[in-house]
Amino acid sequence: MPGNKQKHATLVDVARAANVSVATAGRALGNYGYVGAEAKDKILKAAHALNYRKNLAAQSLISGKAKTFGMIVSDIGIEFYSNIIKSVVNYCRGHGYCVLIYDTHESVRIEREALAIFQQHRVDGIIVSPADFRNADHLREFVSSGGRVVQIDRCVPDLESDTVQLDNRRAARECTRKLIAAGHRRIGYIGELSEIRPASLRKFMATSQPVSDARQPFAPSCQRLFGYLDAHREAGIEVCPDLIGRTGQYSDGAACKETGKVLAHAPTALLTADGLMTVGAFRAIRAHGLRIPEDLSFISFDDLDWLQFVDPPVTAFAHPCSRIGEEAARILIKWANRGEDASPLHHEHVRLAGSLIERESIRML
Amino acid sequence: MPGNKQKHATLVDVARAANVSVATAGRALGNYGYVGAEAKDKILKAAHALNYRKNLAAQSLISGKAKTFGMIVSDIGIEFYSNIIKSVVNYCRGHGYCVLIYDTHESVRIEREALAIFQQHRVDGIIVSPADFRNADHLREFVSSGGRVVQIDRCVPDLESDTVQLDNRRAARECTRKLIAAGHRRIGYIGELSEIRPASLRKFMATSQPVSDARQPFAPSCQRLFGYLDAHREAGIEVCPDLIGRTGQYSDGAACKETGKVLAHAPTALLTADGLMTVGAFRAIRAHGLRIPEDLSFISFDDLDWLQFVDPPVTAFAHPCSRIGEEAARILIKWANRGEDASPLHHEHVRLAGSLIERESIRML
DNA sequence: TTGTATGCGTTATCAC
DNA sequence: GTGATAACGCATACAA
Repeated sequence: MPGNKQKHATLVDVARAANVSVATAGRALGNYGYVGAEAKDKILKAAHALNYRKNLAAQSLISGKAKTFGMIVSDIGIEFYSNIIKSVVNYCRGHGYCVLIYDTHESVRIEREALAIFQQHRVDGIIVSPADFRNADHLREFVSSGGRVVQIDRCVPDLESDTVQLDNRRAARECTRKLIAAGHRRIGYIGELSEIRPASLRKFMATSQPVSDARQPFAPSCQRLFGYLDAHREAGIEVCPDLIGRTGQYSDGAACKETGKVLAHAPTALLTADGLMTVGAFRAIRAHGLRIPEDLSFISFDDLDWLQFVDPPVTAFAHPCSRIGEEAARILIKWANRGEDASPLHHEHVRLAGSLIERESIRML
Repeated sequence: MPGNKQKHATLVDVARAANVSVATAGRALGNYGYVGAEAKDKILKAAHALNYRKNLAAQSLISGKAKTFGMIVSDIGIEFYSNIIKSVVNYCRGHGYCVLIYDTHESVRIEREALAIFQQHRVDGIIVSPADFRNADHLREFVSSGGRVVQIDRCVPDLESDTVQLDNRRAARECTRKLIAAGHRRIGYIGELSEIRPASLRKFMATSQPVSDARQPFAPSCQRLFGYLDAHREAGIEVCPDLIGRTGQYSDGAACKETGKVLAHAPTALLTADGLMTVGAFRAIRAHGLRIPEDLSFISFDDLDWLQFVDPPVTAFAHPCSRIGEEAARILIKWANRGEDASPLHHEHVRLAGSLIERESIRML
């Protein structure tokens, strides 16, 4: 009778079968230390016959390395994140690493729990797109206890971590320029912008400086608003505050409602801050019976799959999702494989360029 | 100087700080055995102060349980899979389990590698959508070494595992009935169908029995073809073999090409076998300048996000993605938490119903 | 109720 | 080159 729990051959079993000591078997199978040729051969054969698999838990206990990274995003089902996850997973696989994944639905509580689990697993680093900028003590604690964090897309500004993200300001500027070049002067913008209180929006617009290469201490939707403002400023166009839609929360429903308000102020073009905003805005445009591009030109910030299928296909700014994932994974792997030479722990801040995919949703005025 | 590697407090540290033995500290923090109230209090305080996190590797070494499942899909970026992953991850989190994820891009070699890694991690079970029906010895080996496998969507028929999938035959029958009820007699079908050699398609069509509740030993695209044939048979309509498009490989490019061929035989309606086929078919329809539903009615098997955004919105059959993920996770967790009473290892075969989302892509003839 | 001792499967440190 | 043996951090049987 085979017993209830799985049996796995151990080094001891292999060593016995090959007539050597555990130490020798370990050296042969772990590729360290000296092993004689014929001994190694015997051991490999025995291991294969017994279907031996090294127990990573035991290895982790000794080495302190789990050969595993943790990853936290707000919604695995969102195209943007699932694409990044895919590239992270594949890059890590190629380098012998696993990835544990959690989905927070924007809940800081769940993010905290996920982090605790990761610490129990002794992961070698984490990739995270934080749920809340103002509530990241758990991330700080993780860092201060020696963990390495790579933030993607969203970045808590005062966290000692690496960051990988699109150059949001430049990208939004490029989109806005495109619309301005087509003759548009009343360009709407729909974004979460929860950091900016509605009352201070005008002040905020005035505050935005033409150039700022410093690390941007803002959410992506705000950074992109900067780019939107930049393009207007350089073209000498004054921005009408009514055209800036602030949803306040990150949902397509809110985006739909806010877009409705903006449409009441007669924009000739619309730029969204990301894919979720695009979904909401699209619903509002439909509901208002507006045609693209005859009645309204449109650029989606985030190239959702379906934008190429609607009629006419919609111009969009494509995130470099694969690059984001690969860069994040690369940083962690480099760190995890560092030697004993204590290099001074330098954090990377990768800014990537995306690309504007021109389709047919912009009308020349 | 803080040293190069992360330091984590251990039970020994906590015990010392709380002035108790390791055993007592372990009992308090592991919630097992007897612990005095004030001792427990001291220990909890000390653990908190030291930011103690139990080392799951050590626990796994003893218990043989990793509190982790493995999951293998062919493409994380596909909406269908990312939705399932999301529900698996969330369900598992609620029950104290982690999920390791791999993406095979349909490569059996990678699937094999992933499985080996999972064995090294001593995962408590795996969820897999196999890359190849005819090449699953690695899965069999996993099972015979005591591992538990839940197959989703695609199922290797002779593998001792649980299965969770849509009732494909019934679902496709429902879609086809809908088209027939609308008056359509020439309904095209686009699927991978790689199991069926083109030469034997006619024979295959004749072979299909009206009723077969047995576990279907075929790929989803074939099972769905059965449903398509069922609906025709019960309506007394003869199927024209030219209307059945077999892509032979799983790619949207192949689907586009094959759809082109089918369109040449003047179907009035089209049913796809899944989301990837839908994408390819849609491109072909565009390329042929056909309008939906005026020139061609359309049902997508798989309710992709964008189908509600195109004009007109497309009728689609929605997979119960969340349910699939939850059922799969439920089965594994139930098994992982089983007691010592060796229940006789019964495999579940869950068949779920999806739902036809009616939109505006079907024209009444 | 608490403490002591032993083992899980590896790797590392020594002698041989 | 190879083989004992002691860790790693936790859980468990058993003694106190």
